[in-house]
Order: sequence, then structure tokens, then C-alpha cells
Amino acid sequence: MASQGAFTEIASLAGDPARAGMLHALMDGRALTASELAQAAHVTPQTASGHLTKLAAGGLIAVEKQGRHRYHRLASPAVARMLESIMQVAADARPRVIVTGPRDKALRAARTCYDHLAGHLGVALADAMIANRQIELTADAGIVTAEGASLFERLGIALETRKPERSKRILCRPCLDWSERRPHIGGALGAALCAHCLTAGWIRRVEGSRAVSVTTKGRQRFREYFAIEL
Amino acid sequence: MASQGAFTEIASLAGDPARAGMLHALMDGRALTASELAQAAHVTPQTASGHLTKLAAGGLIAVEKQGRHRYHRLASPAVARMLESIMQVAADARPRVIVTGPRDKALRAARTCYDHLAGHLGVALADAMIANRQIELTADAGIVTAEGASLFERLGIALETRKPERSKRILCRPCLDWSERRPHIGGALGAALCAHCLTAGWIRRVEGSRAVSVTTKGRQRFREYFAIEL
DNA sequence: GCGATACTTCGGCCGTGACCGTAACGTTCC
DNA sequence: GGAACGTTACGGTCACGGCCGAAGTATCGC
Repeated sequence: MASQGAFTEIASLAGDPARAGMLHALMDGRALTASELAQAAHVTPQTASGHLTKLAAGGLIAVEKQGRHRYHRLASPAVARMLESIMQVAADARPRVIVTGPRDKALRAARTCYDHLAGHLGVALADAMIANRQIELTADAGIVTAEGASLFERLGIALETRKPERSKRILCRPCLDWSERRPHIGGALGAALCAHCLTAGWIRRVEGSRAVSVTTKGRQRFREYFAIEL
Repeated sequence: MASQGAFTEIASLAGDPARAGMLHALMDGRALTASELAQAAHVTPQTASGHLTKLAAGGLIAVEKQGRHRYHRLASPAVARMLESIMQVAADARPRVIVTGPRDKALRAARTCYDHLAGHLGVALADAMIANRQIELTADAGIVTAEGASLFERLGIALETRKPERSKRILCRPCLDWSERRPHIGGALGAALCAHCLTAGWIRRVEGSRAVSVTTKGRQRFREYFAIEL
């Protein structure tokens, strides 16, 4: 089969510890410089450069030159989904020794997963919206109800229905959380929600991590709109 | 981060050519013996055995003893989704030399993707059901409409709504086809549909491949129920 | 122009891991 | 019991690929 070679190339690209560290660091959806990624992977800049070249050649990351910096980001949402699915299998088959460091704790509490929210916060949001009949989720798929749509309208979040034809239903993607083992909200809906939380100052990115922290305002708003106690 | 080690382990397990070949062979959802997998991966039985031990230890495959055979299958749908997502990235970043052999041709026409239908047939089915307003699909999610539910009832396919509570809507998972680059029907719905096609004799598995062939009866039924000309 | 910063390329060292041959082990069938 | 089949264990070879040091190429600020 012709596609097999490509498959092994992609998988082995992700299977190296240093490169995995870089991909991990890029999972929050932002673009990072080569030196930042070298630091994240605990290797020297030369080594990192080689890895980045390979990742770019394999189509996993995209590079953008800007002055003397080179910004690297995941090439597409498909790559993010791939990484997420690998993490899920990894977490699944792992009831082994789990060393929960303090940084891990923050990650488990709330983090971004490429472009949407994950961790305890992400799952709590999904749970709340399900309880409030604003969305419906299974392991496979999800939809936004009329109540959900009106909530987003109240929040000032524009949900561009990608299918303007005639279907009024809005769909979203469930994304199994590797720390909570339960689905949170992904897809375009999750991305819009996450973006709103950031711009409205409900949450803030934690420096040098995928973790996010909930602000006082955010705590209040989450209670107000979603009936979540954090 | 604690999870990173597990991530690299899983990815590098999949990143070896021989193991990738085996996983590929298991992608049709059936259980195969070690010798069959050795043949599929083009290695000696001893080598294959070592790989299978590792794959099992990593939680990618499950082993079942039966007489003097040992049947190996993918450990879970999550693993199948992971493989699929890797294939998708691999296909995505590959506008390179595509050597389309005769076997590839059959695969592109119709094949199983773990437990549901893919290839030209799979995409055609999805297209037809969308056109007939029996399902709605985006890249992220999908649902079955009332018309869709009644079709499945006519076909004698029981769709156990996994959420018996009160939601009458049935959800399904879109799965981006790596050969057609468009979504086909996955999830529980796709699995039920595929199983029905097999048991009703609409399609038949091609020996030693993930490809399936459409029978004369199948051609007729697909026209009758889905208005598809093959 | 100059040095400083950011990144890449080159060359050589070294460890990991895939592979096979041989051989042993365990089941099943006759 | 013994033959046939299938799987596992061990030892040795070999090649691929990661890693760093040193040197080379772009871009910024002065």
C-alpha cells in the first residue's frame, strides 16, 4: 500500500521525545519561536532546528518567517486532533504510576486544547450546558439546541453556521478529555467559546504553559451564565 | 509533564514500519493471528511476535487465546480513531508521488474503516443520506433526522440510542475519508450500517484486504434505498 | 560599518532498536 | 506418545537517527 510509508513517517515524527515535547508545546494553538521550542524540548538550538525542519517537511507544523524570528505552529486542526487522539490512547492504556506535579495540577484544572477549553473547567462547562439542555453530546457527536443558540447570542458570540443552506441546527465536536476522561466541547463551537472567555477576560493564559487560570470576573460569569461553582 | 512519556511511547509504537503494517492490517476491525500479521508486515514470525508483545504492552492491541491460535485485534475504537487521524494527516501533507496500484484502486472504491464503510462507497452513502435529508454532517459532528431514523427502521437496523433519557436525537460521527478527502459516516451509526450491509449480503470482504466488493444484490439495494448508482 | 541575536548546516560520536538464525517451549491433532 | 504447528527466548549484527560542538548565514540595533 502506498500510504503506509507516509503513515510511519508521521507517526515516527511524533514518536521522538524531543519532537513530542515541541508538539506538546504547540498544542495551545499559538506560534512559538525555534528557541522557545528548543527550551520546551530540552535540547540545544541546533538539535531543535533539525527536528523543526523534519516536522515541517512532514507537514506537521507550519513556519512563518518574521524578521529574525521563525514562528512555528501546528499546520492544521487535523494535526491537533491527531495529537489529541494519541494522547487519549496514551492516557487510556495508562493506569500506571502517575506523577502529578504542581504544573500538572494546573493543567488538569483548566487548559487549552489547541483552540478550545479542556481540563476540569472544560468538562464542567460541557456538563453544565448538557444539564441546561443547551447542547447534547455523546462520545461521537454533538449538537447545539435552540436554548444553546440563544445563550450564545446573549453572550455576543457569533456562531457562523457553516451550512447556511437551510439546516438551522448547529453541530459541535465532542473531544474526550485525557485528564477527566469525559468529553468537553471542541469544534468550531468550542473554539468560539474559548476565544470569548479569553477576550472577555474570564480566563487568562498561564505563562509558559497550556494551562489557563480563571479570573474573579470569570468565576462570576461562569456562575451567572452556566451555573458553575469553581 | 508526566503524560509526555506515554505519548512518545504510543506514537513511536505506531511509527515503526513493521508495526504500522500490522496495525494497518488490523484496521478492518477483525482479529488476526500472529502469522497473518507477520506476513502482512513482511517479517519473520519471531520478529512479529516481539512487535505484537510491545503493541499489547502499549495497549494498542488486545490478544485473545483460542486453541493454538492467538487472535490480535485493535484494543479499542479509540485506537482505530487514532490510526485514522494519523492517516489523515499523512494523506493531507502528501501531494507527493502517489503510486496507485491495483490493490489501492479496490481500497479507494470501497473498504472498511475499523467498523464502518469508507472509500468511494462510504462517501457516496453519506452524500446520498445528506441529499435525502436523512442525516446532517459537518466536519465536526453529525445527527440523524427523523427521516433517517425511519429509513433505518425500514432496513431493520436497531439504533440503540445511547442516551435513553429523553433526547430522541441520534448522533453520529463524521470520519474524514483519506482517499476521498470528504466525510463518510462513522460512529455507532456507521458501524450498524456496515454490519447490516455485510450480513444482508450487499457487500463482501475481499480476502486479505480491507477492501470490500459490492454484490449484485447490493448494487440493487443501494439504488433502491439510497438512490446510488455504482 | 560593527557586534549581538536568532537560527541553520556540517561532521563525528554513540546509543537504541530492528532484524534474523537458532533453539526451546507449549498446544493441538492424530 | 509423537508429529505438526505456532509462539517465545537469546545472541549477535548492523544501520538509522538523535545529539552536541563548531562553524556558517541572515537580521536587527547602533
